[in-house]
Amino acid sequence: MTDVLGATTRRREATRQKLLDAAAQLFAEEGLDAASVEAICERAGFTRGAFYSNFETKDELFLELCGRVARARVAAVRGRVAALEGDAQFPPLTADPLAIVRQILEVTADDRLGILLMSEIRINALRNPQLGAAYLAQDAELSEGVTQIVTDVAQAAGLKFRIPPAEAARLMLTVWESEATRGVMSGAEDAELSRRTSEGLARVAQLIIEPPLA
Amino acid sequence: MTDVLGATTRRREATRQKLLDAAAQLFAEEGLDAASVEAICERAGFTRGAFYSNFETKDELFLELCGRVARARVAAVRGRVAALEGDAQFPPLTADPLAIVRQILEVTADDRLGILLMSEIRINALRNPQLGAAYLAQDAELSEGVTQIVTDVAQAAGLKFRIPPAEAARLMLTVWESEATRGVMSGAEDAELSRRTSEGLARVAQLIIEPPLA
DNA sequence: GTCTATAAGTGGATAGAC
DNA sequence: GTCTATCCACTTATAGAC
Repeated sequence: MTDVLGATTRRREATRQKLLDAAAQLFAEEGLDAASVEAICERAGFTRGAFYSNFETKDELFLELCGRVARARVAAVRGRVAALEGDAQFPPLTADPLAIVRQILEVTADDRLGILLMSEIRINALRNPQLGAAYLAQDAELSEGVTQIVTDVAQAAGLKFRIPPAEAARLMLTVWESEATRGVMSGAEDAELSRRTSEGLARVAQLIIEPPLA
Repeated sequence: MTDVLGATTRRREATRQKLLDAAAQLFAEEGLDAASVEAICERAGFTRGAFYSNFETKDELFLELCGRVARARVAAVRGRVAALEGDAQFPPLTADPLAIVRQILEVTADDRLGILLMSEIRINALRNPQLGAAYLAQDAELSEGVTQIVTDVAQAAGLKFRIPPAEAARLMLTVWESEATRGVMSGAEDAELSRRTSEGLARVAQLIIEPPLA
C-alpha cells in the first residue's frame, strides 16, 4: 500500500486505455482472430505481462472495447440532441435541412479504421449472442437519438415527412453505413468517404421529405 | 494415365465441391481465421492430404468460394430477369408490385448461414483489395439486375418512381441486407427473417412509388 | 505493474506411403 | 487421390523475477 490516493490506479487506467487503443487499431486492420496479443502489446508499448495484468483474456478486452465504442457513439448523439434542444435557435436550415443528421453520423466512425472496427464488431455480434444483444441495444439507442433529432429538425423547419420519424432515422443510419462500407472497399480516402456518405444521405432526405406545394 | 475419360477428374471435382461446401458452413459459423483446415476436412469427410491436393492454401479456397457465391447470386438474378422479359404476362401485380423484387433478393442468401457467409466475405473484402474489387464488381452486377427488374415491373404496372430506378434498386438491396443482418442478430428463425426483410422492402417500395392521383 | 521465460497447445503446410 | 506422420511457426496463457 504505497499508494493511498489512487495514483497507481490512474497509471493502470492509462495502460488499459493504451492497450485498448492499440487493440482497436489491430482489430480493425486484421480482425479479432488475426490480431495477436503479442502484436497488441507491441503497438501499445508493453509486453504480454502487462496485458494479462489488465485483462483476463483477449475476448474480455474485446468486450470492453465494444462497450466503450458503443457508449461513445451513443454519447455523441445524445450530446447533439441536448445541444439542439438547448438552443432555441438552430443552425442554418437552408436547402439542406438534414445536414445536421449527417454531422451526427460522422461524429463517430467517419474514417477507414472506424468503419473497419465497426464491421469487425458487427460480425462478431452476429456470432456471439451476448455481443449481439449489446449491439442491438446500442443500435436502438442510436436510432432513437437520431429519431429525436430528425423530429426536432422537422418541427423547427416546418417539414413534413412521408414516413414516421423512426423509420426515417433507421433509413439514414442504414444508408450511411452502406455508403461508408462501399466507400472503404473502393479505396476511397477519408475525404471522399465523407463526400459519398453525405451524398447518399442527401438523396434519402430528398426522398423522405414531403415536397412543399410549390 | 489409367483414366482416359476424365472419371478421376469428376471425382476430383466432387471432392472440391464437398470441401467448398464444408468450408462455406464453417466460414459462416466461425469465420475465415477460426475455421481450421482440419475442421473443414473433417466436416467434408477427408483428411488434410486431400485438401492440399485440391487447393494450394486456405486463402485460395476462400477466393474460389467467393467467386462461386458471387456467380451464383448474379446468375440467380439474371435468370429472373430473363424469365421476366420472356413472359409477356407478369405474375399478378396487385397491391404489392415489388413482391417480385423480394423474391429475387431471397433467392440467394435468405437464411442465417447465408447471411453470415456474406458478412464474412464482406469484411474480408474490406481488408483485401483484390477481394474488394471482386465484391464491388458483383455488387454492381447485382444492382444492375435488380434495376432491370424494377424498371420492367414499373413499366408493366404503370408505376412512377420518385427516384431513378438504379437508386431504387440500390436502396432495396441496402435495406434488405440491413434487415437481414439485424434479424440474424436478434436470433430470428429463418421464417421470421424472411418476414422482416419482406416488411422492410415493402416500406421502401411504398416510399419510392409515386402515389397515384387518387 | 511490468518484465522475461516458458509451458502447452494449435495452426498451416509438406513428404512419402498406400 | 487420399491417407498418415511430422515439421515448424506461432499462439494464448501462466509463473515468477524484478
